[in-house]
Amino acid sequence: MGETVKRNTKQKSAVRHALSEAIGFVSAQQLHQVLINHGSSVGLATVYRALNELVSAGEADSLQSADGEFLYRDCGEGHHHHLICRGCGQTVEIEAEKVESWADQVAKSHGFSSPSHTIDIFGTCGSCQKKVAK
Amino acid sequence: MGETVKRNTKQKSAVRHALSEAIGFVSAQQLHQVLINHGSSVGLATVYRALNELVSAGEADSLQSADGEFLYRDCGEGHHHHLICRGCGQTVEIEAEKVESWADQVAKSHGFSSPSHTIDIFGTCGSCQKKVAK
DNA sequence: AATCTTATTGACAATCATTATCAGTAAGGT
DNA sequence: ACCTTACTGATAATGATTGTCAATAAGATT
Repeated sequence: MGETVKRNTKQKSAVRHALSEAIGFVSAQQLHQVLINHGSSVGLATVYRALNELVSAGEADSLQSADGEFLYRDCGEGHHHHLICRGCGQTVEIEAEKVESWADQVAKSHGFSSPSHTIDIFGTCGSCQKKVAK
Repeated sequence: MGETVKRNTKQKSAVRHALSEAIGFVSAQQLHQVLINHGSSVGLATVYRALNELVSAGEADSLQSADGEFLYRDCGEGHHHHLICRGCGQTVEIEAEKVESWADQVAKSHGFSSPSHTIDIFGTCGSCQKKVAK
């Protein structure tokens, strides 16, 4: 049925590239700013569209920040999770095979199909702990 | 320093009660509707305030739906996680002691303090699988 | 290289959940 | 009964995300 052929555009590559250069998670708005500052003139809506495409293509990760904003991250290889600093946003990639399979197990044992999950750990990193201590 | 004394009001109890009667997760907006329909005249802003208070007091759980909306749930006893149906929203409570300690371990081993986490499993429940199959 | 089809873009409007504002109300201590 | 001030409600403001639609440009075809 509705098989629409995807096209490669300058805008998509620009977003893809900007995302790959970003450190840690970035919001669509931030990414848009970066692109604008670098001379590009991509529209904000386009950045959103490109990011959602990347996510459904498995080329990017997305998660929601504590205040409900969607954040994106480049993600070439397999599925993984993150340890995120509440202070500075620094992120550490985490392997969680056991937890992965645990999640799938739980879903199946309750008769739920096509399981997916949200597993993120938040904390305060070393340098931010020092800052807080004035 | 700024120790503000909390007061018990009709509105807060109303929200607390409505939340305790709700099945599964509810949004602040839904809860507000329920209260209105039952004759109460609580303001929407007050529902938000009450819910956030309940969460920080540990009396309620909160999580974000896939589209970024905040959902709340009554939660008297300890910390736990949820298996949520993408179709009908039905939720199953999950014990996850091992995963809990795993998360804390990971955080500590990376020098992160006061760890918290987000662990939710999404899937399609039995009855919703039938519906999809037309 | 010229042409055609239609996916994609960009500018802006529209949504919609959540938060801020602020004058009026009511806990709860005295 | 009286004060202090936390709390409320109505509404405006915010801000991220999505919808709209005419104009543009991939990329296949000639």
